[in-house]
Amino acid sequence: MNATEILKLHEIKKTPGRIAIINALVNYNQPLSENEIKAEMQEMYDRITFYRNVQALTQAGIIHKIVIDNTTVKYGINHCDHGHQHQNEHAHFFCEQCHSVVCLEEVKIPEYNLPSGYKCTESDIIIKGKCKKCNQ
Amino acid sequence: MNATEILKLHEIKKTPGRIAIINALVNYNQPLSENEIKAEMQEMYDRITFYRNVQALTQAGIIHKIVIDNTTVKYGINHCDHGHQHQNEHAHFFCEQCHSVVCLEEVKIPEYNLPSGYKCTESDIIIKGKCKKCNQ
DNA sequence: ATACAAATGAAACAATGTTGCAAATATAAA
DNA sequence: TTTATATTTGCAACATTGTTTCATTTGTAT
Repeated sequence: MNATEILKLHEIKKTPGRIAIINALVNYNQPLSENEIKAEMQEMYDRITFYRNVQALTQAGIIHKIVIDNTTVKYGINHCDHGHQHQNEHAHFFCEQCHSVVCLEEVKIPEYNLPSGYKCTESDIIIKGKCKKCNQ
Repeated sequence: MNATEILKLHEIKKTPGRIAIINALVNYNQPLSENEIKAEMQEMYDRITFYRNVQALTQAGIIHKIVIDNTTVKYGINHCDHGHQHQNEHAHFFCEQCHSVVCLEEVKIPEYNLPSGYKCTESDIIIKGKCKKCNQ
């Protein structure tokens, strides 16, 4: 499924900026940072538009934001893309050497045993270490 | 154990700024943001010094940084404070209503089953929802 | 082709965090 | 208690990340 089809499926407007973001994520096949996406977009990149498109794509359920720490954010494409908001909840891996991020689809977010009175609506797992490539 | 004793135990210099940060965290008995600590420190607060003291206290193993998302950071005091770097690994809870953070000492960080080739050095769990007080 | 809502891009702002450097201070030793 | 020295402080300046307002442009359904 290409960018145009993804945008149509999720009923948001097809614009060059959105297509470029989706294409970057699909082509690299892994979550990317703003700067990595910017590099792909070249002169078409505009910071304000980028942030707004990231919001729009996130709301539409096309991408998800991955916060590694307060200064590192990546964006990943959603694979379970039939329908909206279907966050297929998984852990994320961050390589401290090459700074790549991998969606660990097989590492699901568990139900935690919270102290009584606490209600969970969402949870995030960030696993940091050395990725496959960097371990070779 | 008071701030002076904590600083001496961890062998870093006793300064008014460090004492104030430790006292704020101990008195509130929960992780606080920069602004919450700033409010406690009043006119003694200086941004640059604050950031440097946070670094020093973190390195000394006295406090730990809790990144809720890219715009929300809290600092919590370490309870297992005999010795350095003894990060007692636990999950953190963030209340989306009152924005308080709770160290869930009883929710331990598990060993994850990573794909072969991946090595983990550290992992973070942030659980978001509604805390005990806000659920009443 | 056109109408209208939505998206864009510029300027300006806000929050968070860092670095270099001179002055001030904490602490150990005399 | 005084002194010596390494550490810490606070200022100025900067870097990065993200948001808001508003006029202009563009996407898309009719």
